[in-house]
Amino acid sequence: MPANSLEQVRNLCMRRGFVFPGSAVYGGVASFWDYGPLGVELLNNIKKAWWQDTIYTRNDMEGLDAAVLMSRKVWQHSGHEATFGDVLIENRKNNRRHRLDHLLLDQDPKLLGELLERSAPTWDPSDPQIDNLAQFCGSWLRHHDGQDSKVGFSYGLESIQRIAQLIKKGNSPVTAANFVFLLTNLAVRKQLAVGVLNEVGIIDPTTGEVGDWLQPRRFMGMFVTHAGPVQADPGTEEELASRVYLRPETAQGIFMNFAHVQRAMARKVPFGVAQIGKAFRNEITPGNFIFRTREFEQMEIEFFIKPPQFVKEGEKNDQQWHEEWVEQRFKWWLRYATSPSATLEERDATASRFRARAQTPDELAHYAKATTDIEYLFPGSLGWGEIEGVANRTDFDLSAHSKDVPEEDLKRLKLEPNHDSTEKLDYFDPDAKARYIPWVIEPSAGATRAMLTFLCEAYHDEVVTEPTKQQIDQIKSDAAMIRKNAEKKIKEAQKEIAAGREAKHDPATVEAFLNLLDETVSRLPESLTEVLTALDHEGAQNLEPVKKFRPPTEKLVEDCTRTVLRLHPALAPVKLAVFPLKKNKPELVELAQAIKERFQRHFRVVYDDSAGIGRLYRRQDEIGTPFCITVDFESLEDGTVTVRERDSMEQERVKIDDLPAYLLPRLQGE
RNA sequence: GCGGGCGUAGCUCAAUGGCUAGAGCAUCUGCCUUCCAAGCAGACGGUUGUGGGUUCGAGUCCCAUCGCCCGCUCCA
Repeated sequence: MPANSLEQVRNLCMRRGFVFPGSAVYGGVASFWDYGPLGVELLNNIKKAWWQDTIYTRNDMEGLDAAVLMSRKVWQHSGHEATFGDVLIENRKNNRRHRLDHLLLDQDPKLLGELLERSAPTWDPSDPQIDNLAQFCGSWLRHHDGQDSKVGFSYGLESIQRIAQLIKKGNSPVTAANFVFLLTNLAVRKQLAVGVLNEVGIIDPTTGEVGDWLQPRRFMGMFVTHAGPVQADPGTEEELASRVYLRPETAQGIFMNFAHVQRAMARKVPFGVAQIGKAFRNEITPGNFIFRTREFEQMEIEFFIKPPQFVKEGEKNDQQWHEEWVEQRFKWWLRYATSPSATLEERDATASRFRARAQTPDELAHYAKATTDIEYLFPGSLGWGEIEGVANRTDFDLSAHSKDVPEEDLKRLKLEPNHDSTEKLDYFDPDAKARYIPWVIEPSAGATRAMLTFLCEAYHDEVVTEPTKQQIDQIKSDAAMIRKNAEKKIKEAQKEIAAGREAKHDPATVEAFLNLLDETVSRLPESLTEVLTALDHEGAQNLEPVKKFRPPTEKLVEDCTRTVLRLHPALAPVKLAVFPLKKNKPELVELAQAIKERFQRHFRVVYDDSAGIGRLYRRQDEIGTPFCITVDFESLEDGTVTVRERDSMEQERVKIDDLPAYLLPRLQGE
């Protein structure tokens, strides 16, 4: 059985050097994780497997590694700047979030004037944004009234009040959009009090009623930085001129290079470009270990295909390409989630934890016609989580970045003409004898999520030494004692509740715990580890006998079980471990080290002699090392060693000279 | 960001507001012909997440802050 909680995997990762909390020396920083010695091996192996499977073993793919930082225009035209940088406001009545600017534009303009008028007295004059607003108001007034610039530019509530009055009269000197922009900015700087916002009665368009609004906040999905060492004030022209974003997806780097790759490699559509790289998103709610982080790694393919109108009979259209990619990618996940030693039942069980799910129309991103998510059933409360999205992005992106796109296409894609672009990202199809902007299918996987997926699926706590009858009886009698005590507590709690007082225990959860405990205890010995997890049930909290019962059970579980990562050998961070049976015999040590050195150029192999042989095996099991080699006294005589396989724990005597032929196919998962 | 829980050695956990904060495991150093945890001896390891406060005295009580976990949001 794979991991039954993320906590187990998290623990193993931190203990054995897969993942460490970022900036730990300074107390850590949320959502950033460092990949340790084994983590980087695992992650590299995942990326290598993906790269080989998507590029080397196909005839229609090329690789790319584009810069993380790109022109800000990329993100303006891709639509990310608009959709990733919203000021949102939440309605407490129905917990719905709205973009503040959209919400304000929906309101009666008179209400905006009132909002301005009422909130003005609460402003902090030292905030530069207020000064900014005053200046804008001044210049607008000057425009409107033809007043002398001197008056208008000076800071003062008068000009703002006057603007507010004009707006209320329906005689606004500014466009609603300009005004909303300023209000939005004020709101972000907490200069638009929630009280005032609620006083004027902002209407929630979803209900048509006045909402109960929380303080608006900016949710900037993209990380902002600046190309150039000069720092400028946020929002100023100078700042905007040097502003660049850390990419929220690697895909745009591929779109930027579509024509380069096509020309340089003389490719004909259909062909694809693959890229692995870091991406950054200022997630509203990061969490669940490395599942949702603000810095993560993507493995993305943009597969360029003919637009539907050029598809000939017998050729795949966009839907068919989409389906094929979903199928290809789904197979890939199953392949690496399964250990070659898995039984048919185990393979079925693994397959049942993966699914492909078509997104509903309201889930779709702004660029997608259709998206199928590949999801994995993560342990515990995380549940089904997306590990890859296969999207049909049509010609949205290439058109968005192209100049001179025909009007009807812009209309279809809901795009504005691009006057910044210097190129049209189209392609002359010699076969169709036509020039077109290709469509694209995008299988986009999370590399760091893949790591978590494979770890969860590979994690196994196995009972390897059966506990004695005496030990099992002990557990049974302890469990009976727990039940006796807990039932007493339940009765007490029921009395308290009947008397209208607060009870220490919730009878229903305690009862649930007892049932779980009984059920697991009844299936001993194979349910040994489950008995231990049952003790973590919330109904087990504050029960004295549980506290007593826990340590000996923990000890027993530790003694009788091994933790093994049944990783696909291609992914295993360490492929081979070599031990001398006795570390105080120099001949054994020397031979073992020589074997280690023989393989170390080809894959990651470790030498270890710092514990007894049993412990050395368990250490390697825990990190998923597929094979261990032990050098013993016999080895010195006949040149054979013991090869021990991880999953079956079976041992085979192999000649040292035959090791490469023995190991290589097995390490490839054959 | 809001609500709930947690934070003591590398890990798992002890310590009625009261002596120099303990134990097991792990790690390291010796000794040992032990192939699936556990042989023996010794050593290392802590400003109790951080910063304030209450107190004669704080790991323990209060406040703030940071981090993690669980819910609400999402999408690789």
